[in-house]
Formats: sequence, structure tokens, C-alpha cells
Amino acid sequence: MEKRFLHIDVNNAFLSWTAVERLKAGETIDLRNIPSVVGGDESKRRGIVVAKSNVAKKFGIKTAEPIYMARKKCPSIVVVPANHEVYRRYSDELYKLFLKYTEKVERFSIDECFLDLTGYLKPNEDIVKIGIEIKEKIKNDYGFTVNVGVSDDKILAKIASDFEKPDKLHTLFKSEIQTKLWSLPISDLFMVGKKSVPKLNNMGIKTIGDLANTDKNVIMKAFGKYGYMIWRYANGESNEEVNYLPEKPKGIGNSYTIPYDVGNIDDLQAILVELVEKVAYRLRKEDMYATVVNVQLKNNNFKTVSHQKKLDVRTDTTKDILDAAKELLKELYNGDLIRLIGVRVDGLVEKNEMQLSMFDMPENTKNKKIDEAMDKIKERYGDKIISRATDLKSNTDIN
DNA sequence: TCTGGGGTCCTAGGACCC
DNA sequence: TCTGGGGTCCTAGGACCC
Repeated sequence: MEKRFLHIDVNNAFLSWTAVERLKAGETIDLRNIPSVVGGDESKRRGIVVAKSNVAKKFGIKTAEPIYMARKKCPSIVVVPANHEVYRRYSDELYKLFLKYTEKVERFSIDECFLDLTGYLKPNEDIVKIGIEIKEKIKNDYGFTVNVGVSDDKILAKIASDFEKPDKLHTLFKSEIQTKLWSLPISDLFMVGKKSVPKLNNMGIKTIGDLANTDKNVIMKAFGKYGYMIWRYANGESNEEVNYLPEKPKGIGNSYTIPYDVGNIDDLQAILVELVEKVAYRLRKEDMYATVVNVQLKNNNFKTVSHQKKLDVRTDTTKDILDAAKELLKELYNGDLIRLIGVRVDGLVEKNEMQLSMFDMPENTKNKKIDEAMDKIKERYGDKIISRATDLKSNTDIN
């Protein structure tokens, strides 16, 4: 059967959502109509552009660049902080709306969904009409706009939603790729980033059409599996499905850019404790065990190093993860001035009652009880209030 | 007031085994 | 009289996405 996909992408999501929220609160200025960005806190060295208004874009301001650069391009730029709770709320609303059209909705990110409408359309019902209906409904009901991509291939739908913005619907059916896709620069292709562009250019590949018409084996020889993937995308043959069943995470991480460079391991370790507590808490909330612990450091020259360690025994206790993380930190730390430290757990596996007994050693039971008590307090009072004795010497606030 | 944070997937090389 | 080959597991780093 011919497939029918929509990709729906909120225009300047974080900025639009912030703007709508402020208008609702009685503010008169619409951030979308002035040069504005959502950005991190510069005083804490997190000053990058997270989202920008279209007006800001006209000044040449780019996502992920330092706010300092944005200010050079537009001195009057208005910078507002992010509010992830608000974004989560709007994201949930959209998801609920999409479910009214099909149960096959994939939340690709906080502001993007894929919808598979194959088999959900009435006879003679046009998917474009559905796309327009959704787009208009969101604009009228919520006050922000989306772009909609329509295709018979999932990845083509995503590429289509990235065409002219905002508040637009575009089709990019397989039958349209020669006219609508192949003339575009290779950098416009999904998954072709800034490292791959020069490599492809050196092979004489400048447009998506050039890639589509290059021998598959030549691309695979140069780029391996990744090459085969982008070659299929260029030919409108991703053949990917909408993954609408919720998936468990494969890893959980928390990293922290320290407001000042740190040059001693004791301070790093104090931060590490807090990061591990957050990560372990989230791991337990997912009802999963970790099999791998990873610690990452970024020094003041932005060089990143990481070490990881496979655990002998899967775990979800703060103590086990912290023990491993401390070892990894000691291995890694060479005296550099450090600006970022991160912890992740990987190789997550689902809890399985059958396997529980073998971890119920007395020591482990004790650690589990500590975690349970801490988790309960966190849930009741919020997670800012609690910290273990080992935290007390650290007055670094981590959000 | 220079450069975030959370993910997934892939690759290359070394250790180890048969 | 030169030093196989295949497979798995583990680790470090990197590319890419939003």
C-alpha cells in the first residue's frame, strides 16, 4: 500500500512558545516580531542561542552560536531564558491532538512529530487537506505556527517540512524529488552535517541530486553504512517506519558546565556526586538498571575526554554508580582546568523480577533503602532540598 | 560576560578466545 | 625460514540530531 506520512515541526519552537506564554500573561510585545532569542545564562557560561525569532535570523544570528556573537550582529537583541516546563506542556498538547488523527505518532523531539496516516484516511480523503486542517487548528487554538511536510516516504516528509517557513505545508512525494529535492545543496539533506559536506564536495558531490546519482558502491566505500543511508535519503527511499510505540531510553546522562574553571579533583568530585544523584534518580524512575557508567570532562580548551566502565553487576543504586564514576574521574583527571563534567549511564536494561534476588545482598538492600528514602523526599519537596553529607562542601548549584 | 545539554549510532583498535 | 582468521566484547572518540 502507498504510504502517507506527515512531519509536523513547530516554527522556532522555544521562541514561539515563550512568546505565546508571555502574551497570555499580559505582555504586549510579541517576541516573534522583534529581534529576540531564547538563550542560556551568559554569567554561568551557558550563553548560547537556543532558538531565535525570524527577525533575529535576518541579522544572521544562528542557533547554537554564543549570545555574545548574536549581540555583535544585533546589539538590541532581546534574550529570554528557556522554560522547559512550558515547552513540555505545549509538546504534550500537540501530541494529544495528533493522536486524534492516527495512533501512529512518533515524538521525534520535543517540537517535532511524525504521523503515519497510511490506512487512516477515508476513501478519497486527501492527506494534504488533513495537513492543512492540523496546521490551521494549531494556529487558531494555540497561537503559534507549524510547518507540515507531506510525503509517501518518512524522511522526505521531514525534509519537506524544512522547506520555506513559517506556517507552510509542502509536499515532497517520491515522484517530486527530481524537481523539488535534487537541485538543493547537499547540506540540506537530513543527517548531512558540517563534517560530511566538505568530504562529499571533494568527491564532486554538491547537490542532493549529485549524491542520488552517484554509484551506491562509491558512496558506501567512502562512507560505509552512513553512506548507504544518506544515498537512500537522496533517492527518496528511506523506507523508514514511524516508531510510534514509546521506547525505553538506552542511556541517561547529566552534564554541567561549571561557571568557573575547576583545577582540583575534590571540587570535581563534589559536583560528580550531585550529577550521579540526578542520573541515578532518573534511572530508577525509568525502572531500569545500568550496565555501563561513563564520565566526561571538557577542559578550558574545549577538549573533551571520557572514560567508561562496564559494571560487573547491573545496578540502579546511587552508591554503585558513584563508586564507578569516582574511579573513572580519578583515571581521567590530569590536572587540567575543567569547564564541564558529565556522567551518563548506558547499556540500560529493563528491570526483571526474576533477576532481582541475586542483588538482594545485605549491602545492596541497604543502598536500595537509602535510595528509596531519598527518592521519596525528592518527590515530596523537590530535588533541590536534599543532598548527601558528601555534598555539603560543595556550594555549586546545579539546575 | 565566547562557545549548552541530552540523546543515538557508528567505527576503529585492542584483548581475548578457539 | 617469520608471525592465520574469525568472532565477541570492551573502550574512546566522533558525527549527527534537536
